Formats: sequence, C-alpha cells, structure tokens
Amino acid sequence: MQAEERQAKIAAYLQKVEFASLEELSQEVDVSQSTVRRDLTALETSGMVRRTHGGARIVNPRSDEFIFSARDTHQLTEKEAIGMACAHLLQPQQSVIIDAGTTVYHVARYLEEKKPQIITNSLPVANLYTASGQVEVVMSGGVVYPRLGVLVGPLAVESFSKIHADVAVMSAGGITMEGVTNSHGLLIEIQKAMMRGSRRVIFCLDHTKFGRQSISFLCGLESIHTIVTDHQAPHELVAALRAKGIEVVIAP
Amino acid sequence: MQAEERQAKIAAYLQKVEFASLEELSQEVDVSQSTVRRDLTALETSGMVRRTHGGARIVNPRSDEFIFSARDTHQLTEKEAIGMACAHLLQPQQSVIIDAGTTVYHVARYLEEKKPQIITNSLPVANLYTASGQVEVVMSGGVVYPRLGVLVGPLAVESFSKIHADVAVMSAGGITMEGVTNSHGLLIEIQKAMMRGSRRVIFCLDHTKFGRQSISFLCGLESIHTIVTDHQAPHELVAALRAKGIEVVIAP
DNA sequence: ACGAATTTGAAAGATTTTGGAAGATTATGC
DNA sequence: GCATAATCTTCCAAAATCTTTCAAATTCGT
Repeated sequence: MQAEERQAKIAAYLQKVEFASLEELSQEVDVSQSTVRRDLTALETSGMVRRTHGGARIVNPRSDEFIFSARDTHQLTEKEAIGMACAHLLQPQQSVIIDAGTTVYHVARYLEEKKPQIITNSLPVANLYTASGQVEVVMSGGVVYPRLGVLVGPLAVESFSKIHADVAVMSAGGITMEGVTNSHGLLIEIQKAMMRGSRRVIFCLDHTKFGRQSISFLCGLESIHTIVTDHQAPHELVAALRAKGIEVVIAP
Repeated sequence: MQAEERQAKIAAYLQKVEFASLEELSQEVDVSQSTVRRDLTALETSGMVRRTHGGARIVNPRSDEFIFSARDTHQLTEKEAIGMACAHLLQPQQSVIIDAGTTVYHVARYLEEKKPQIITNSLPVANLYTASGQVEVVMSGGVVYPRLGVLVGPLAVESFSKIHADVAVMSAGGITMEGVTNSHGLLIEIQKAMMRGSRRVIFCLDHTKFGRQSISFLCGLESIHTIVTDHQAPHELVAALRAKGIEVVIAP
C-alpha cells in the first residue's frame, strides 16, 4: 500500500473509532508500528489527528452514521436463524414490505441475493443497502421515532396505504390464540396498512413471543399466512396455530 | 495505445480511485512502469495529478457534493466551518428542511442545541439524530438512491410539496451569476419542491463550488436569500452576489 | 521503403521509505 | 517516590521506489 493511501485509511479508521492504539492501527493497515508513528506525525502536522501515548485520536470526531444499535445481541442466533429461514420463503424479484423490528431486520440482511424490492419504514433496514446498491429500497415517509429508527405518524400510514407488495414480513410483541399484539401503539396503524397492502403476510416471531400479550391488539390469526419461529417455540401453540391453517416454519 | 489516450485513461482511473500505485497503473493501461512514470510527470505539470512515492493521487477528486464516502475528508474543515456558521443563522425551534449533500450534512450536525424540527430526504442526516432523540426528524418517503443515501422519486417530491418550513438549507454542485446547478437530475425536482415550501432559502456552498457549473439547472439567483461559504470563495463573485441583494456569510 | 525523431522498456545508480533495535521518556502500580 | 512496564524517539541497514541513461522499438515525414 502507498503512504498516502495508508494515511487516508488511518484517518478514516480513526474517524470511525475516534481513538485507536498503535497496535490496532498497525494491524488495520498492515505495516509496522514505526511506519504508523511516522504517518501519525504527518497527520498530526496536517491537524487531522492528535497523537497520544499509546495511540491517536481524531480531532473532529464525526459520529458514524451507519451503525445499528450495538446492543442488539439479544437472542441473536435465533433471530439470525429465523432471518435466514424467512428469506428462504421469498421468491426472487418479489416486492417485500419489511416491518421495523430487530427480528425482521435480520430477514433483510439475508435478502440481498433474492434481489427484491424492499419497502420499509425502518432506517436500519434502509441503511443496510445504501452502500451495496444491489437492492432497490423504498422508504415510507414519516417522523423518526427516536432510538428505534422507525418512521411513524400519518405520513408513514399514508405511504403504506398506497403501496401494494407481494409479501409483508412483520414482527410483533406477542402472539396468542386470540391474535397478535404489539407494544407500540404508534406502530399499529402502520402495520395494519402494511398488511392490507400485501398478498401474503409472514410474521417472524422468536419463541419468547409465544403466549405473550402486549398492550395493543394488532390483528387476528386469520390475517396471517405464515409464521417463522425457532425450535424452542412451544409445541402445543404451534400445533394449534397449524390447526387454524397457518403455515408455521421452524428455523433450524 | 496512444500516449494521450493512455494519459487520459490514467487520469480517468485516478478520478475513480483517488490514488493508485505504479504497479496498479501500469497494469491498468498495460505499459511499463517507466512509461507510467513519464505519463504521470506530464499529468503533474498539467496540474491534474500529484505524484507521490509509489504512485499518484488525483488533485481535484471529483468533488461530488452528494457522495457520502468513508474517506470524505475533502474540504472537511471548510465544510465544518460552513456547517457551524449556517447553524448560527437559524432560530431555536424552527422547522428546517435539510437537503441531501455532504456540506449540509455538517449543518445538521451542529443543529442539536437549536432543537429544530428537521425535515429531510437524507438518510445520513436522519441517522444523526435517531440515537439522541433531542431533535424531531421527519423523513420524506422515496426510493433510496444507492451510495448517496438520498430518497428520490415521485414519493419524495410529493412529500416535500405538502410541507411548509421556516428555512431550507440547500446544497448544490456549482454556482455562477447565471444561477445554481446540480449534478444529479433526479434531485432537481425534489430540491425545487424544498425551496417552494420554505420561507427562507439558504445555500451552503464551499469555495470549490464558485464559478463551477454542473449539468442540471436548479434555480436562478433570485430564489436565494442567503449563501454560506468559506473564506476562500472568490471575492469578485461574492461581491457580485451581494450586489444582487443576496446575503453572503463567510465562515471563519 | 528509408532515415530521422520520438517513444518505450530496461538497467544502473541515487533517493526515499520501511522495519527493527537501542536508548530516552512517559505512564502505572505499590 | 521508586521500580517496572509500556511507549516514544533516534538511528541504521534493508527494501522499495525514483531518476537517469541508453539501446531497441515505434512513428512520422518524405
């Protein structure tokens, strides 16, 4: 690698992490620490970074715009398994509405090869494919709900009311034999609009959602075509749902 | 291959990658490194590229206002100064339309304490405040334009047509006495809608934009109330703009 | 087609950059 | 406050890269 390119890489890396040790940097750009030191002094004279003992720090940190909640490790493997299984259910080139929620976010992650058209109100999902450009992503409008990165409000409802898609991939707070419930009342209207606009409705629900009830009622079981869950889901409830004519996919 | 054609190819390649090693370039155009060296010295005297040890780098990297890249350190300090200066122009609690573009992105960064209502079609801007929750952000709908992270298309235009804001903070590809131009035709309609919906229009343009013309015409000078730029902006053009009644703010 | 002028590729020597080591300096624990 | 460890600076040899030079190849004009 070239000196200049390397220095740019170091600067970019520091932009991302704000601070990095010498060892970290030398591994990142794959040169000796001596060279990193030299690069850092060069970058320091240009005013871009400040050296410290043991590393360097960016002068004007720029908050990284493309991070999705780092603390999302809850039931990660289950959610990934569900995500993959659900992605398998979709046909190439389909138009897919993706709900906002950590579980369905993982569905979106595995959709790239299906080259779908994704319609979503979730910023994290949209961020997934801004870089690649392989997947067409349509965002609804709306007010950004803090922390979750979901677009809500009348603008969002209106957007989805106008849209028709092949599939809606939904999440929820809980499911019982009485129906599906969710914790955020703001989302209910949007989710209803999503489901109305889709020919097929898939719910992605990990086993912790089974038998649980949240505050707001979303829909009855008759609105659901498919449920994707993991192998820890209670057998009786799965059997009962199947008896109601719902396809239940157990992710391995 | 001809010498000139080869040099053009080298220049084009460098435009794309910003810097490249001698080996890379010699493979790219399929000549010896000696020849590449000669070409590079020629290109250097013409001011187009700068040679470095081990390769070369483009002097004026295609300063595309609308490309968000990790290594966007291009005119970073100027853009930050402009961002701060422009943020100062706004009143607390105002509703502000923020255009999609690297310069105005920096305006958004400094807006938190004004507690504004932000309306935008830029994913990076929206991502800025999803975590904090201090600022209300409204997103237009639209199709995500790959790489740029901008929402475009009829849905976006329609969203902005319905919205009225106190201020619009805009970017552009270039400004001359004939008016403001932009490189992406897709954005023009959206930007026009943004400007129509605002009582005051502020353009943030770093000095490289002055005297430059992009492909698509956006608006005449009469539509502009304020321009924020940095101190390297050419004095004559600044004076001429002021003579037209436009407030020009020079960021320190 | 022939010779002059230019361009190209390669080699030799000069220069710069790199990686490591020794000694100096700064942080850390007790 | 002192000993210890970590980190930094300085220096040097090795590696990479650059410049210069020159013969072969190509292009151009006639």
